[in-house]
Amino acid sequence: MTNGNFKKPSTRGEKKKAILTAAEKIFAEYGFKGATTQMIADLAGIPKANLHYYFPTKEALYSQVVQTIFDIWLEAADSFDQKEDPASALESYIDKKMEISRDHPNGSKVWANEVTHGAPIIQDYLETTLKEWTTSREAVIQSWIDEGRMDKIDPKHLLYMIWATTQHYADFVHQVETLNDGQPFDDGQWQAATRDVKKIILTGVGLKFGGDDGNR
Amino acid sequence: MTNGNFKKPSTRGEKKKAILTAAEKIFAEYGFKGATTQMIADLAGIPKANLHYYFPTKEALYSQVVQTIFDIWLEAADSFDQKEDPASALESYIDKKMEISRDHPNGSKVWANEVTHGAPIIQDYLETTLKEWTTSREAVIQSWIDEGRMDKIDPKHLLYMIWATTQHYADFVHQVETLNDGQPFDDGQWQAATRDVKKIILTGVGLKFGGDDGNR
DNA sequence: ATAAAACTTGACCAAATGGTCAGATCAGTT
DNA sequence: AACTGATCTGACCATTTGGTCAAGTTTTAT
Repeated sequence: MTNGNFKKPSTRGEKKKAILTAAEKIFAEYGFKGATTQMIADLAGIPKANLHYYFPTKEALYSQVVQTIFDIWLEAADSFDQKEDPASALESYIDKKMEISRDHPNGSKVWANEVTHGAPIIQDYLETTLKEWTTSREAVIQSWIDEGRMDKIDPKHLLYMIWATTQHYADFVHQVETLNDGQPFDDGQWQAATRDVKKIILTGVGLKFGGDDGNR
Repeated sequence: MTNGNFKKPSTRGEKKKAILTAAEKIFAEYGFKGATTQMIADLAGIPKANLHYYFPTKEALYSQVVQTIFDIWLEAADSFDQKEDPASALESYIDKKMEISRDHPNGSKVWANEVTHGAPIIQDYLETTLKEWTTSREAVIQSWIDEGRMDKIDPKHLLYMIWATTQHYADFVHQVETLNDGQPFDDGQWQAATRDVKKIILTGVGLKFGGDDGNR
């Protein structure tokens, strides 16, 4: 069977994905410089030379990892737009971001690392995609404020607070777990965290907060 | 003049401090592995061999830097305790933490980096000093809640939100500046950020928020 | 079947980097 | 001036590491 023009999903594609997954974890744990291609190859279960067959340089691999994170981030951003009223929009955005912190902590860490080190790889994205998304969403929030639907604050600080707080549970998971007697959050604790974050932020900008979460 | 038993402040002490300042900046920008003792020495204006005369290993130097940050962090924690009522305590704590983000962004970044990489150096502090401080402050907040002085939330999530949000302005300064047309915050913007952060958090937990800031 | 293309890998290399060291220089003491 | 201990530094070394390469092996196309 020639498999026609289709890529055989079980070889090239899957192998690259396996390498990317390993890379995400190692980069998250050790940072760009701290990570070695040898560690990544070991975790992926292949020789280092083979890794370099698929990703010519460490930078190329890292770049791919960061790209993936950014896509997830943008996907979460969508959930902001699907609701009409301020409370629902913020709630579902926070829900989604907390979910990402739980399901993709490594990605979040890589992103944080990249940005704190001056975003050498993704500066373009910051200046274009991220900047545009942020500006337009600030406008939306501002219009809600102008319509008297929520309290007057600078929208950008609201967004930063949402980003910072939700990502804290991924980026600082080690600290959070240490303060939780070394245990990772269980379902109930994640639910409680999400609820409290939403409660404080929604109430904080003068929106009504229903109480329990509607997801999961 | 023999200078008696006093250390000559212009030599050893000051030199070490100069090295530490340089180290803080380099470690913040490049992470532990990414930083080289050569870079630090260059920034401090001394030969690498001289740096190793004062700090035998890179780890020892890094360890000192992290220690310094932690002291600053604890100092901020004090400002929480000097107020009686919830609103004042939280306000002055947030004020202080925003001040630190502005004045010691490098320190904050080093701390963030250390924690996201699993706190290999300061794990002890997390488990002892930080854990104790956090637990006791959670109790204080809980008592305020029990007395009906603020809304019912899990105190730990309030603390995490304060940490995450205030430190965001240091750790993610690059992103914040990029979204601010590449400009660093000016005095007014820092004031506005501080006000909005306090407004959202205080209001968010059911406390009264006066409005303008009382410091600076 | 056979040729071509894609993939795999052990061995290797050049550059970077943490740390050493012997000798030079400086400051304080007598 | 002579001595002593602290400080300074250029040259050097061992290790780590990103990346290469030639020699295979496997898969695909004809």
